[in-house]
Amino acid sequence: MAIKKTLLEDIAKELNVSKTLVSMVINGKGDAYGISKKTQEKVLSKAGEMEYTPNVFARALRTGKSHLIGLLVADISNPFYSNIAKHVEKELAAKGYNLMICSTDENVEREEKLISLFAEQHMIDGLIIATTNTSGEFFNKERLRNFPIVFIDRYLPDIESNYVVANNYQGSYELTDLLIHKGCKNILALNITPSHISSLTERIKGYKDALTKYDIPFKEDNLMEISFNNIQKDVREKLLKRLKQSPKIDAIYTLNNHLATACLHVFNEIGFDAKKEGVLFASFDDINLFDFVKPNVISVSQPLEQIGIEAANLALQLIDSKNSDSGFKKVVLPTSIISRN
Amino acid sequence: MAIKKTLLEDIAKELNVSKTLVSMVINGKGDAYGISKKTQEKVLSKAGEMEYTPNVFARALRTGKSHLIGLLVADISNPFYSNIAKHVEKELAAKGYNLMICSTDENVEREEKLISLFAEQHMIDGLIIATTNTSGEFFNKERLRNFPIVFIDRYLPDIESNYVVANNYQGSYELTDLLIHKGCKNILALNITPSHISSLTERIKGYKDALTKYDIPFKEDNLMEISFNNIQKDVREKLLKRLKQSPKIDAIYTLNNHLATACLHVFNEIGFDAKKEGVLFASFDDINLFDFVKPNVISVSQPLEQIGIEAANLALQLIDSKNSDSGFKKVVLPTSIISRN
DNA sequence: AAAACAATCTAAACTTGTTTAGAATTCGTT
DNA sequence: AACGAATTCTAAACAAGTTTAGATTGTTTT
Repeated sequence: MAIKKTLLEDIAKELNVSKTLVSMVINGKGDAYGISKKTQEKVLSKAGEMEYTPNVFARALRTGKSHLIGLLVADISNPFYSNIAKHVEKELAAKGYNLMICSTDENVEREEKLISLFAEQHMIDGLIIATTNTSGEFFNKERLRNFPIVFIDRYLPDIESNYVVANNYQGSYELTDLLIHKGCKNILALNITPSHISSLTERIKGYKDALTKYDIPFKEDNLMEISFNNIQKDVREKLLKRLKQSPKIDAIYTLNNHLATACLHVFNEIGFDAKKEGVLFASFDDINLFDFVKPNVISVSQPLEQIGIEAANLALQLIDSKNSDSGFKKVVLPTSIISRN
Repeated sequence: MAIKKTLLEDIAKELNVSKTLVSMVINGKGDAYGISKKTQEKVLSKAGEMEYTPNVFARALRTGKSHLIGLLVADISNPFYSNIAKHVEKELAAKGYNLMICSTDENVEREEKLISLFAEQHMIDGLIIATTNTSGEFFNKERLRNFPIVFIDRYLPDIESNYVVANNYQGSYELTDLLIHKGCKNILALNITPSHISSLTERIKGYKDALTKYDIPFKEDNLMEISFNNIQKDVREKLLKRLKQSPKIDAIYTLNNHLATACLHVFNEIGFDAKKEGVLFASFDDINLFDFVKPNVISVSQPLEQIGIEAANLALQLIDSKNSDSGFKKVVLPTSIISRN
């Protein structure tokens, strides 16, 4: 049988004081409530001796604060998210908060269910989320309006919100610009469809604007829409077909890391040697192993650590300032190009 | 101001019944407690109408169950762990449990602190952990003895425990065997130090035993210990030196994926072309991008999905069987060799 | 010596749900 | 009509903390 946990009352009885007093001292409010130094010491030492640790549920029930922050991402196994998660957690730990990470599996229903559980129940004090949702409708619900939410990676254009994102437009613009400078005139961009996600639409905009800058007309043919549910197969089919068509493409630019790995698989499978064919390969999102993969990858690297840190702090800030509603905070961080050659 | 949450009492008042009744119905115990069908319907429809969702803390406080499982790993950004995490979560979600993922940053103190918070406080109902600890002492504490804990990836040899791990010995043995079959006689193994971790010691054992099988004497020189705190730099220094020494090595075998990427970096940096030099490159742990990296990687792939699923179910099983202590469950899963060529 | 005041502490209320023990009502049976 | 049994429901206790309002005790002031 498990040993009985030490309770506030147990300490109180041992010392012949009230549990009120013990609670106050343990929460560091001894001075504020005028508990004598001597008593405070007694309580603290006895608490240590008895290995007291407060019941988080009782505390959360009474105070309405759990000191838990939720992080909701589409897929925790995606290194983009898992790296952000790591840094969010580190930052929060330093501030006495714990992180609860959940994957939604790109499933809107599951996302909404988790938000209901976490946020509406106040299981967490704040939420950091890379949403899979198409619209802000769900987040506009009465119950969520005043809940501290920080969007990362993607935001919903139809609602006002706090967010921390990379400058997707700028990154994509610069990458396209670089490709053009390297002589590319026929850059095939691969996008996910449906692509209502802000980060992707902005990357496309950056791509198009860079083309325009150099008077290169945008061709519908050069924006390949890949079905989200079937990335691997769809890339394989469409890319194979496109590679045979003329005019020949001189660069392939995938709009996220999933598409990049899917392309690499296809290259591998059909023995496509990008270098020999004179095709540059580029991708938004960097993965450290890109350093060693066979076709050189020119990539846009997002500041994962900074995104994590900023998101964590913004969430804490929102929690603290609950009432003093001083408008929405929008953080847009610069990306950097990694041009391997 | 946030809208007031609907409470059990609110529903009870609306319907002129007791909150006891409402609670019973909402928990699906209406029949068991003999609440009439008609009343049950009324309650459920009113609860839906008022968007009632129970307060998780009040419930957990009373019942002692949080329906939360904790997952503690050294580094969530390591694809090995993040992939397991994904599958654990998926499996648990199907059973009505939520997962709380935390990284310990390979820090024993932080690990112990988190376990205290999560397990001793009963913040979670069960724990799945890839421990960083060196000994089982901490887990032998009175308070933890009866807590449902499932070790993954690594277990502590000095205590009895439930665990789900890959067959590290077998995987390493087979990989070494394969290298020998491919003609290697001088296989340099790179290990992490300090390496008290069960998975690593077993991999070394597999490596040595395979050598023995073919009467290849094990040379201390061929087991390179890399400092955990400084992997990149240490690999660089030691590998550079070793590559110059004779007898020349004909294979490099890294004992985990961190070491593999560190080696790849060094190869890249110094322009070491493994193929040309006639050196095979192998690693325990597979990363999907290994398919495209320049020196072919022969790897041991662990069944991540299976580890996740088994660990989740074992944890749930332990929670359910609390008292019927039917000994410790040990699950060892087979690995597979991925021989790229 | 009584009143005023500060210093130190405590009883009880409160958070929201679950569970126990038992109440009220209806029903069937002799 | 009275009794026991079944059906349906409720009051109160309980989980373990935090917070409010107020009680003691001792000290200073007039």
